[in-house]
Amino acid sequence: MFTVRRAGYEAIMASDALSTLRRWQEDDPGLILLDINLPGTTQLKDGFAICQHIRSQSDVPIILLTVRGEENDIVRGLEAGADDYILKPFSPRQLVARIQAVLRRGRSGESASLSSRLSIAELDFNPKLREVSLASGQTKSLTSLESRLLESLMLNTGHILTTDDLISDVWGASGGNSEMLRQLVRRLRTKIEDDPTKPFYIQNVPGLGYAFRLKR
Amino acid sequence: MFTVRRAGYEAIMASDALSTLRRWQEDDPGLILLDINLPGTTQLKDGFAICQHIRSQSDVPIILLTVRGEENDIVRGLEAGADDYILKPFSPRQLVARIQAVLRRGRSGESASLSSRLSIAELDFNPKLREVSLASGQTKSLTSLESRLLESLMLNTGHILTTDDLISDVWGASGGNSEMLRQLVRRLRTKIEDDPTKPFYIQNVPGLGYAFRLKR
DNA sequence: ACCTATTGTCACAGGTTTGTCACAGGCTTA
DNA sequence: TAAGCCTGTGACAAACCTGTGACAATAGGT
Repeated sequence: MFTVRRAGYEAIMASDALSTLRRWQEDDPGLILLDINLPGTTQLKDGFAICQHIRSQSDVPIILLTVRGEENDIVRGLEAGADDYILKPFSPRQLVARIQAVLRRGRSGESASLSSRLSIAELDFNPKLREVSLASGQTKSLTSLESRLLESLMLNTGHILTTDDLISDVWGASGGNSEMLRQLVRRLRTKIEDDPTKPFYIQNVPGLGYAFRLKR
Repeated sequence: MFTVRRAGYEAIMASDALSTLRRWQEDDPGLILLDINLPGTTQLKDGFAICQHIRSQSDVPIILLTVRGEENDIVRGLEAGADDYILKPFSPRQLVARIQAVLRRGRSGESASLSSRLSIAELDFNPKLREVSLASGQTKSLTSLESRLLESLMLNTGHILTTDDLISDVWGASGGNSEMLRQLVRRLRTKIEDDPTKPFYIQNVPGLGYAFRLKR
């Protein structure tokens, strides 16, 4: 709260589900920081439901706050229409940076549709520009296949995608085979992994496929 | 009750069968802790009947509380549609952990259908990830055949599966033989049994087959 | 047409998983 | 007691999966 104000933004705060919705309708904020674990919420009105509800009626940017390690939360949150999320605990600087990023993007007129940006842990991936920013700070540009693969994986962070799933995601129903996928994984790894020899993000699940993993 | 509240959940309580059903319909809770030995229940409305009734109308997660040693209860409970159960007496930490696990699973969007997760006593098996968490806390990953075997066994906890049943469950109609099954059982045991020399979970039934047993 | 980046294909190495064989001990039955 | 069956066990081989390097084919821009 202090952090946000200090960065020059106006901030209002709601502490439970109902008042969140009320203040949203009354004040029409330019951006919403939404804590998944809002107190006083029944199952019917948890953070995701609120997110979805707001999104169904407005394009206001939503940033989710979630506790570290709840990988499923993130996937659900993005599916529910959130624009970005931040893992708690977070540094004030990170929070402000994300807010600015989301606002900048919103202003630039890019549609806030799915896959406009995926920011998972240290990896910041922009499918549209086909660019990833790594933890180290450097930015790599991906080829279109690499980009599609990474998008598939990140959209399903923490879930296993079978080889066939990935093949049809990347190459479509007709083309592609497991050999090509292996090569593609390899090439993507050399770009985004710290040490491609010991891949972290793109994890192989023997006999099944691959999964995108979060840093913890 | 205190434990649950302390963990940050909202809790309501019902002390007999009828009020349980009433409160369930009125409050639509996100999770139900159901004591099998509910007082004031006639035979027609025992814990299982309640469980079954609720399950028939809702996907709300249900955790059963049962007194230690009543193995039949557990099997019946799982058959009646419960998601998990906890043996009394239980530690507060365990209770909270189970609640969170069940909620997390439910939230993750995986259909609560068959084989989404099997949590029997100390063994927590996720067929999708092919992972088991042991009592000791460590997690082992299974091969695909091991996983299929364990799934078959756990889905029929307390019941005997003949050798032929298991073979066709694991290898399908065509392939597989008893020799391969013995090897597979052996390999699975070394992974999940405390002391593979004296197997507990996977019990041999001479002349018939194998059965998955619960801890007492 | 030419150059470069991207994508597809091949062959191989290492590890893991699965199948097979041989043997030992226990239990039942004649 | 001996024979026969069933189960558990160890060792080994075959099959499979994954990662890797090199190279050919293709596409896209100039």
